[in-house]
Amino acid sequence: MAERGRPKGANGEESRALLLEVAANEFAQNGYHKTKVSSIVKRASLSQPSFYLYFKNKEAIFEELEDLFRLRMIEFAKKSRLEPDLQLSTLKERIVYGLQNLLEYLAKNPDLTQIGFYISTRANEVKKQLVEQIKENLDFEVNVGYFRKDVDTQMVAESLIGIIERLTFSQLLSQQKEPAQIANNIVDLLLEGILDN
Amino acid sequence: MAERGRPKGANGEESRALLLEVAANEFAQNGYHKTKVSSIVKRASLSQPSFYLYFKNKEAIFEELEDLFRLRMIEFAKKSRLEPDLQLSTLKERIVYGLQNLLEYLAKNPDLTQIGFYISTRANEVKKQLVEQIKENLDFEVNVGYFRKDVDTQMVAESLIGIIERLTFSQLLSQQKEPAQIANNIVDLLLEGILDN
Amino acid sequence: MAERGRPKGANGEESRALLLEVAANEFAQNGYHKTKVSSIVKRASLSQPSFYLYFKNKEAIFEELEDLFRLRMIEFAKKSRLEPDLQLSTLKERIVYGLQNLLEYLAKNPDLTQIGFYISTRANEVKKQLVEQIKENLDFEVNVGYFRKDVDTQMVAESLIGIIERLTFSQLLSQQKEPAQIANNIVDLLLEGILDN
Amino acid sequence: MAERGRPKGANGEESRALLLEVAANEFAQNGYHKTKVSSIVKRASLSQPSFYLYFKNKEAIFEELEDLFRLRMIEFAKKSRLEPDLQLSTLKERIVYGLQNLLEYLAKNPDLTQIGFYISTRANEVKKQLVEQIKENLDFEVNVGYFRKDVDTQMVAESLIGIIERLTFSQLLSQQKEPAQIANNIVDLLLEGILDN
DNA sequence: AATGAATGAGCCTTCATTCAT
DNA sequence: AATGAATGAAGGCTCATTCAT
Repeated sequence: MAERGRPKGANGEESRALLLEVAANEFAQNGYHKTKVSSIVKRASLSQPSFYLYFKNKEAIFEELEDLFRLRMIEFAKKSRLEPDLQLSTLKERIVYGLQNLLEYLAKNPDLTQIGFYISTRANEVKKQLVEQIKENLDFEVNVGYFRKDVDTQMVAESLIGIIERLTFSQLLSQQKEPAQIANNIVDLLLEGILDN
Repeated sequence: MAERGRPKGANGEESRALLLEVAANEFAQNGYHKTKVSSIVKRASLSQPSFYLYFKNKEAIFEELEDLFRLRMIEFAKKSRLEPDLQLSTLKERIVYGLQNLLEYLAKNPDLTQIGFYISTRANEVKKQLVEQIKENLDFEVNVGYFRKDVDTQMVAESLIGIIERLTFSQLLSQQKEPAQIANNIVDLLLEGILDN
Repeated sequence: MAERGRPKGANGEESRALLLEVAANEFAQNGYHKTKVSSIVKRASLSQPSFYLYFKNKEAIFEELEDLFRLRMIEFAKKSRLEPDLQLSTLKERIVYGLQNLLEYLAKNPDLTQIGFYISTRANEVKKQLVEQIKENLDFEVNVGYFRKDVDTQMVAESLIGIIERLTFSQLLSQQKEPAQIANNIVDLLLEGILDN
Repeated sequence: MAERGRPKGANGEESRALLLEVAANEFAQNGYHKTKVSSIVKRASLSQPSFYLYFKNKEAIFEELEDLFRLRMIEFAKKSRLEPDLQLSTLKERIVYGLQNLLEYLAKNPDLTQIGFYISTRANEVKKQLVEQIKENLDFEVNVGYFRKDVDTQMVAESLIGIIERLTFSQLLSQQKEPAQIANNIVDLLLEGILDN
């Protein structure tokens, strides 16, 4: 006998994954409080008790999504540190590359991004960790001589995160601009400023 | 935050103002959903029905706070447009001045700021309006010759708001830095960038 | 000094009468529970405490209206008893006359009628009293020889009240027919029936 | 009225039916506004949320009861139309039969009757629909020759409903008289009137 | 692996009524 | 005669979570 007739989702992992996916979308769209367990399971064609088979409670599934996002973000931040032996002529290009990668991930995972950046109460933890990592990178990079010695790397790191956060919302998730364009814009601005000289 | 022992039945306007003040603090601290009307009135030494004497419902008082903040922000943005006849040597100084004013308001009204920037579901409306106003300013200012002709004013405006939003949270409200310092940092960064040239 | 400048309603009786009138209309339109003291006083341009200057509570003003109506109804019922020395040829005319009078009162006092007939929980008391009075009348009239000896006067009285109640609502208050017509119709029906003989 | 010790979690349909039954009784006894959801569920040995498992809200369960009654009433009215080939000698008997059926239903369902006739704000809709149906019947029956050509069928229909409504309350539900007697009384009165001729 | 049925806990809101002036 | 301000009391409804199968 093959597996036909098996109730859909009889594979627990599938049900779990489905719940995660649906929940991410609901949280992203409606926020934590307005998202009801009952709506999640309805969209996943499951019953409410099933939800508790896979997650301890509503908070737990939300945290799982938060963590998923946070871990990825840290990875990206780490990978974006500039190698010490770059030719100055490719510096901008290299920075753009790292940033673009990040933005492409965000664009491909809009629900997770919404949650991790805007909805999670602990969104600030994520951002704080990102800032720290980027500050470390910058300290290193300043030392290597890529940037001015007198920049306040903490403030620059904070600013970069602020910019990413804002543009992700207004340009990326709303599909106004492509990751590449946005990355270029950001890098241009932060490298050169807007003064006419 | 300010529950003096007011005589009951004294003055409607005072009760209303008190509720607004307490509510702002509660919303800022706990968010919209976790804030209970019952806690607000308790802290204001009033009964629950009294709340509904002054506000249609929980949503209404929250919106009033949102609006208060939004209107102020727009004012600041409008006032920050640079006059066309500035001496270039005072340009930075003048920009810092406007920004510092705004930051000082935010620092003095932390609850409202939390609400308007981070808690309100319509925080993005505020930011969008701010961006629009600043973009207009920038377009004007570029035209006058203060900044490079090739800057994407929309992106710069968005970036500025992102930076303000981020630094307000991480430096200003947490009292790590003074408005003046933050304003200087931001302006330095955006005017000159971080490249060493 | 004449009375100009005196606050309107400074005459207590006027305020009281106004409240009664407005209340009657509100009760008639919305029923007892949906009628709020606050709406009554608002329409009377008075404050809520003023209401309690004139009436013990919401129930009391309602009962006053109920009583007003009930007393009038009983009067009409009493006056409708037929004199013992009528000429048979004027019998119908005389009955119509009494009924028409009653209906004219109802038509002129639609709010009170609504309350007393349909809204009051004690509407049945009124009807019961009316039935009793009419039964007495009928017993007397049967005895005098105006009607068949074998009629169940209780049932006829009940029926008459039922008919009046129904036609008052569907024909009289909705202004479909005049009191005179309705009275004639009722009397025709009850005197002769609908059989073709 | 029927709180057997049902096993919890047994059967949704039973719970629903029980709620409907209990609610009917509560509404009949105390009216719509004084009936509390909390009392209904208490009598049904259920919790308050369970109520909302089966009914959208308090209004919905009331409307369901109203509809139940209205539909039945219309059925009875339709079934009471007289066949066109009756022998005149059995006419009265046949009319009584239809009316008695209706009254028996009312007597067996006193709660529903209270609600549909006296408590529902839309009681008048029911009565209006009944009147319409009966008027249709009468028009047809007059045409067949059962009744006088000059009767105002609208008024007779209204009167009949008024009588039924009144006697249902004062004689039937209070168990003063049997359906059969009441039906006979009504028919006698409407067919022949009370004049002595 | 899954669910029909049920509930504990809690919050918002409304209204009649009163206090103090 | 009148009212601005305030409240006690109560009821409807929602939601996350669990029991029993």
